[in-house]
Amino acid sequence: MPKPVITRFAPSPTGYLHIGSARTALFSWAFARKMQGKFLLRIEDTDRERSTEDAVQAIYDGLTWLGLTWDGAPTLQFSRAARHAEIANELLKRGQAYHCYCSQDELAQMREEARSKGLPPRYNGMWRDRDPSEAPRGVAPVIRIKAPLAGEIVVHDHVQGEVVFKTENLDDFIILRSDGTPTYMLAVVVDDHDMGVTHIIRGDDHLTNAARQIIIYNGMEWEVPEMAHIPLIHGPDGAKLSKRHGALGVGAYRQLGYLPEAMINYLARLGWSHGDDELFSVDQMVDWFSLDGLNKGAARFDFVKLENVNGHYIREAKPDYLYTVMVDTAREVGRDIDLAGLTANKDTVLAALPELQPRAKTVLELIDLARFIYAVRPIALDPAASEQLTPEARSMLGGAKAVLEELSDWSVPAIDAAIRAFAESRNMKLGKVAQPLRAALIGRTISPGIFEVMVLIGKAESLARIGDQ
RNA sequence: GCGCCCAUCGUCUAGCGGUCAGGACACCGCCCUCUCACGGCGGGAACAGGGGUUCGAUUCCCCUUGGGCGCACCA
Repeated sequence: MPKPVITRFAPSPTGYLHIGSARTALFSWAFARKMQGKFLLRIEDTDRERSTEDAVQAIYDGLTWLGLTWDGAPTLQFSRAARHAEIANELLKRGQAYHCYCSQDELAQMREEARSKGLPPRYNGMWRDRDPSEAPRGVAPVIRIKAPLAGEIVVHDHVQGEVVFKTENLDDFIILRSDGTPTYMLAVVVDDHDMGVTHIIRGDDHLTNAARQIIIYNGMEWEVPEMAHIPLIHGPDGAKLSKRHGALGVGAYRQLGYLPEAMINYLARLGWSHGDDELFSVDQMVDWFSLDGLNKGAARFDFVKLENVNGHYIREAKPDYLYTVMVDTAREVGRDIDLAGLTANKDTVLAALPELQPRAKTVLELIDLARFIYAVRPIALDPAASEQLTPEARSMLGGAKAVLEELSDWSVPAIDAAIRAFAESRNMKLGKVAQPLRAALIGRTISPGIFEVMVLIGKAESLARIGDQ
């Protein structure tokens, strides 16, 4: 019986939940679910300066929104500092680590020296074999790991294959600071070990760290977990994904009107594949998931494709589900969205949704498309949009007004017929009429099949108000 | 600078020695149609370069080039 799989996601709460991190979490989560194992969450808050409560909350919120639920209570790394120090001392006892009394100046000098010789800026091991009695008085030492001087460290990676590091390129890095707090390198290893993590799935920016961490595992004679270092996401220009590109927090995508199921699908497809399958549910992905499907090369983030995928899920969605998302989004985004109008006209919006869905790529667009339903009448004609109207369209608006004023029967079919007759009298296609009518209604020039929608929702009277402008 | 990783259409990718190099997004036509979408059909578009290995390389190896990551008492 193979031991159950345990994966983890270990973000540091120093900002929002980065979209690249979310993807890493997704893969870790999917693997655990596929293997019917556990997916643990560890908040790496040992950097007290930069860690914030808000950032921790953003991580919880982001993962929850995406549906990446973790098992058990999250581990807060900082709370385990004593345990980390304990292991550092154990390493000391085992002769796998040692005290180093170098000052910052000495270290800077060391790096400078190495640089001038064209060597990598590494610690030279000056305290590695010195007798503790030589220690300067009053200097609080750090603890450094005793990295092997010869041989190589091999990282057996499920994505990158066998990655070999010569130990001469690895120096005696610090595992416990002079104030007794652990460094990242130590904390990660101790926590992963204590949490029983069997598979470490993380960004490949940690690949070289993996070699260093293996030194610690070896020092403690702990079993090294399986590893999979996945490539990072790049921006459209191939450079590292930055804020300028789309490195927004997960929450920002929600506010932009993307559906979580679309995000999951798109993110999954970025660096992982299952043949030619493009659109699939989360459950389907979990069922198909395997580390073999992970790519080695970095992928570029493409908003256009994300929009396409999102559009697909909007079209597929049930109206009542979409409506709640619209309200939630409107509430969160605030600003110029008429939340009151949206909620007061729930039934009407719900009825119009099937007509609107195929025309929207995001929930925000959906909200905008539904605006004419609850916009306050008479609607003021947007001067800018009015400017854009062709003289022909202006004249037609006037004509439409005349037609509607003569109307005595205000039933939907009657209005529809009147408009059709009007279009015919001008020898124009109905669509050509609909376009400027809608422009007048909501101040825009995009037409979402205004007649169908208006007939559908019975907002016949709104047509009559066109002339009021 | 040193070390490590990566490299198929513009983008995401399939491919795991022999394929007309496939799909998706985007783009361009045509169709559907009262507009805009949706949908359908069709089109252009790629193996970074150079050496090997092999009967045969997109596929395996090496070099070059180009990207990325790491080299802190940050994580």
